[in-house]
Amino acid sequence: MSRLDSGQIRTRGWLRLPVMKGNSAPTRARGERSLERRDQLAQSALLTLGELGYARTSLRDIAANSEFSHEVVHYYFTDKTELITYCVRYYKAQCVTRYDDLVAESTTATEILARFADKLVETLVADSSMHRLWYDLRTQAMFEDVLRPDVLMIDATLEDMIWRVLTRYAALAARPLTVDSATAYAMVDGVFERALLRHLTGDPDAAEFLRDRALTLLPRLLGD
Amino acid sequence: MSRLDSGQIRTRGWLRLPVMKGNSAPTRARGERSLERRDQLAQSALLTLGELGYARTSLRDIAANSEFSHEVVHYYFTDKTELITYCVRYYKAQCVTRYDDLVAESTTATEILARFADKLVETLVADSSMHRLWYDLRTQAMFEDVLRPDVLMIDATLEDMIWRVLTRYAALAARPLTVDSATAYAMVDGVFERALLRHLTGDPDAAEFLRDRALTLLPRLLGD
DNA sequence: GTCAAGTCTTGACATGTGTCCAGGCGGGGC
DNA sequence: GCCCCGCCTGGACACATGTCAAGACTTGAC
Repeated sequence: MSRLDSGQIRTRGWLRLPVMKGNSAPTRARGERSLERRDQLAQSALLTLGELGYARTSLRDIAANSEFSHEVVHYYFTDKTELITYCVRYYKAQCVTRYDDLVAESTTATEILARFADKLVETLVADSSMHRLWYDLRTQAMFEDVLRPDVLMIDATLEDMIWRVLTRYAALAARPLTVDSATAYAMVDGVFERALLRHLTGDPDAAEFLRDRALTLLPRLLGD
Repeated sequence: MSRLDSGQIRTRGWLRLPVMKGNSAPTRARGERSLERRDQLAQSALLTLGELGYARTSLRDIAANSEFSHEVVHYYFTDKTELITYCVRYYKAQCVTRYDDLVAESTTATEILARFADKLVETLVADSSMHRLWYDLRTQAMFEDVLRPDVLMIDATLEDMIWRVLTRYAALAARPLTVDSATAYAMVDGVFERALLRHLTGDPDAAEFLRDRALTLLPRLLGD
């Protein structure tokens, strides 16, 4: 919308043409300079996507929030969908290890439970734009076939991520888990999604709501 | 710049103007013919929205799937957003009583549980387009303020709908509920959303997955 | 029949979007 | 020196979309 471009620095990066040959690699990574640029573009694209949402974000919006012109995006990505899927994968790499530290470091059941709840609340507030983008993409995958493979893969990865927390929690509590991985993830994710919606509407209690629900939900997943 | 700089009263004589008077009704329903047309347009608009998704659906798409030209939509709705919100409300009225019959008719805990699971599976398959549209709208409400009031209202109504099922189930089982309404809805909804995604990707096990999860989840929400 | 209000259609305009094209800058090999 | 080539820019085209304008058809009251 507005042209709030900060400093229009000129930098470089183009990498398109050599598609006719080879082909198994959609865009040939010429130098590692190019890969770096792709990540750089993906980074700022994710910020824009998190603000505007998947459908309302144009390539010009993405370029405007970066330091490049709108055609650089076409230099590094053959297509808009290729950019999106690249961004999605880039996003996954960032968020998927979010709870690994607390899984590795916690030594009691109550500790891992508390730290998990804390981390949930922290990321709810700090990364709310990224989270709503994820829910946006996952929902769009219900309509667009191209998004499905990546979304399903990420969803499975997130399920594993939650499952690692839960199995560690159960082990520390010396009690068995009574739900399977898919159901547990669906429940935790449902609670998180609802808390996110409330948080984004300005509800100041959303964070504490999420913490309370996490603290009461997890013990309920354990057996006798 | 454009020609609608200032002032420029719109001199349309139709459903539009009467804002100066009364006001609480945004568009004056001239005859009941008008209301009927609005519902008719909302009906076909919902079908199109369910196919294409909220963002990819244009007014021309909606009109093309109806028997009218694309400008009729502007005759009956001042705005695209007014059409959308009207459709959302129209949608709510259709789906919100989905489980009322089985709540009223079931006489045992196992019966209401089984019938609820059956109904979940049935609507998952039969109304999958409407469900993904709902999730789409709810996610878009995280980005667009205009959608929030309606989405939050519908979400609360759906929460009540689930809560009626659960309280009746608990009463028939003569056991107490151990979760609050918001958490129960978030969990059930999370499971349903995940099953919907799987169903839409062509997973033939999605329906049975949903049934199993419902049958094991609900008893878990009851106390001793 | 006449007329006016309601209803609907055809056509157009301004804007935004994805994509393509022609060219400019700068460095490295000859 | 020079030329080639990877990087990047600005402008342009083709199309879609929301909105607007003006006219045509319908209907009912007089």
